[in-house]
Amino acid sequence: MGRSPCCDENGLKKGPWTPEEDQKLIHYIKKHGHGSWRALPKLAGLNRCGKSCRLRWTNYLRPDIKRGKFSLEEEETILSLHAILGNKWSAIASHLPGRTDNEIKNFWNTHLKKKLIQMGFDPMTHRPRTDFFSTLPQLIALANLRELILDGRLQAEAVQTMANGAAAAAADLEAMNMLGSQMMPSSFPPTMPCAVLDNHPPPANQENRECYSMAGFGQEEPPHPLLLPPPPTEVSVVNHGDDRIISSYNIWPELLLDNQFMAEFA
DNA sequence: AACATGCCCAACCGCTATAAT
DNA sequence: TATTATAGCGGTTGGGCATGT
Repeated sequence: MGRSPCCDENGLKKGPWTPEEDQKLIHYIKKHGHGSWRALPKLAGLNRCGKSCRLRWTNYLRPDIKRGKFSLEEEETILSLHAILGNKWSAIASHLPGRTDNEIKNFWNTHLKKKLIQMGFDPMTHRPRTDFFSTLPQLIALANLRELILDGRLQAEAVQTMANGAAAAAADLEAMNMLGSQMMPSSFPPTMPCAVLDNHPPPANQENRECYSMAGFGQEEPPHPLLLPPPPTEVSVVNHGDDRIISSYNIWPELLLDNQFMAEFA
């Protein structure tokens, strides 16, 4: 295998294109077509490598490029296609007339990815982030602890001992959060963990989630993530003694309400 | 006003697939 | 079949700009 990088040649310009260079490139391609990109720069009077010319043309100068903000429809299309195709930017771009793969990739990395993360979705799988599962038993234990305390079934000393344990568990959870867990600490005011969940809708339709990542073209339309399950619910773990928040987390409410799911982790 | 920080996006880099020899 | 040339793709970078302190 041997292909020397096309830009290794000395003296070839790199970096931003000037309007004069753009004009030369446009003029040449309109008159002759691009032909061999390797040969084009010399023929067009440009001190650039062919690859640089090709990128400039396909990503910026092509007459059919659509510029400006992405519409809601385009955003939904990108999200749906990404759920199916992954980071196949050129494939996604082929479904968005006038948009380049580079533009879509940038839009994804700067907007859509963040939006999904903020909503608690894994941007690659488009599903609720699953690293939450590994810490669920601890959360359940903390919630049960709270209920026992409120029911008055625990003695004062035991409460203190267990509260210390809960604080340690919470610290572990927080450490995991720092590593990218979906359970993000927040400064939510003091709250009862289970009471928070009572205000939330029933579990989301699991089929919707399945079809979101599995659906193919021409089949059932994948739902827009914004229409998918409610965002994580903020849950605070509170020290019974002084109502001090040990830690707060954003978690998926429907998971805590799903008996079958809970049974698996109990 | 000056500096720091974060965001955006055009452009580059390095790789793979494919065509040509 | 092996080697080389080219096009195309996805990941990453860095400079300009906006915003915050």
